[in-house]
Amino acid sequence: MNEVKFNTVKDFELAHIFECGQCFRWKKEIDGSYTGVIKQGVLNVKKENDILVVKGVVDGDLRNICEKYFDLMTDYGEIKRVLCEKDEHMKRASEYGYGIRILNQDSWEMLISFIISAANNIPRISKTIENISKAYGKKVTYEDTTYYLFPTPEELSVATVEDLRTLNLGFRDKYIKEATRMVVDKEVDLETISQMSTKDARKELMKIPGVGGKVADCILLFSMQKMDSFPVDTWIKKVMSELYVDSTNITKIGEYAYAKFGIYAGIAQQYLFYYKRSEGKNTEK
DNA sequence: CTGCAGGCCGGCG
DNA sequence: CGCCGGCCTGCA
Repeated sequence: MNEVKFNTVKDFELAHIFECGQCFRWKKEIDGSYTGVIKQGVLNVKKENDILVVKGVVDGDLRNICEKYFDLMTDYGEIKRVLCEKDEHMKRASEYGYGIRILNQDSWEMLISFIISAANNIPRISKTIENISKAYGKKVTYEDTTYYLFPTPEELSVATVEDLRTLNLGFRDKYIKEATRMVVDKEVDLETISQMSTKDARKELMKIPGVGGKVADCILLFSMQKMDSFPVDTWIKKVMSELYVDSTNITKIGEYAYAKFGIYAGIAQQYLFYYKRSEGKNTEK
């Protein structure tokens, strides 16, 4: 086990980072810290004032892994300033979701996770990702608890469509199977795609079954550092048609967002998503 | 018991 | 092309 500290970490709020919809494998502990499984292992993070404390078992250098994963080298204060100047809505949303950061997650895991997200709900998405990891991923022990890494493409490729169906993937099983095959057979190379322009990368990703515009945008934003991609899901559709565009056409909304928020459209999306979702949670209960 | 959840796909007009 | 029903499954 390892531990590292990052001093004077600004614009970093655990709850907002893990609950703004970008990740599925982080859980809050009773002491207020969060534990999650990432590509290289298991992490536990907590904030003590402005010090970020990370413990974990990982394959690689913990400090380097954290810097990249939590996007610690990016100045979110500056991004927020730019977005705040756009208008009052963005000002409010970014103040509400202060401390949100876009995690640099693994593109393969994001591909499968967001294929699963289609017409699904968050508890079930998390559960099926957990099922897949348990069935095909490597075991990691941290603090006497067993965790399972998300399987590699090769590890997952041994699963048949029938196997996948038993993991509660529903109709998405065949998409997962084919997507996995394409990656293993190198018909798609996620690393190469990540080097392309946002537009070209999006087009390439959409060649994978189960990947439409929204899923592609999530992969681009959450694992390929394409901060200008703007995933339009049902929540964003609601906010955008309420606040900005007189249309529910997904393509139009996306185009409008990029025109308005530019290279940080993706961050704007996270603020709006988190803002709108919490509003829903407050009024429903 | 319908309806629907962080969409995508395929068929039809 | 744009539109719309169907799709696994579980929960309100």
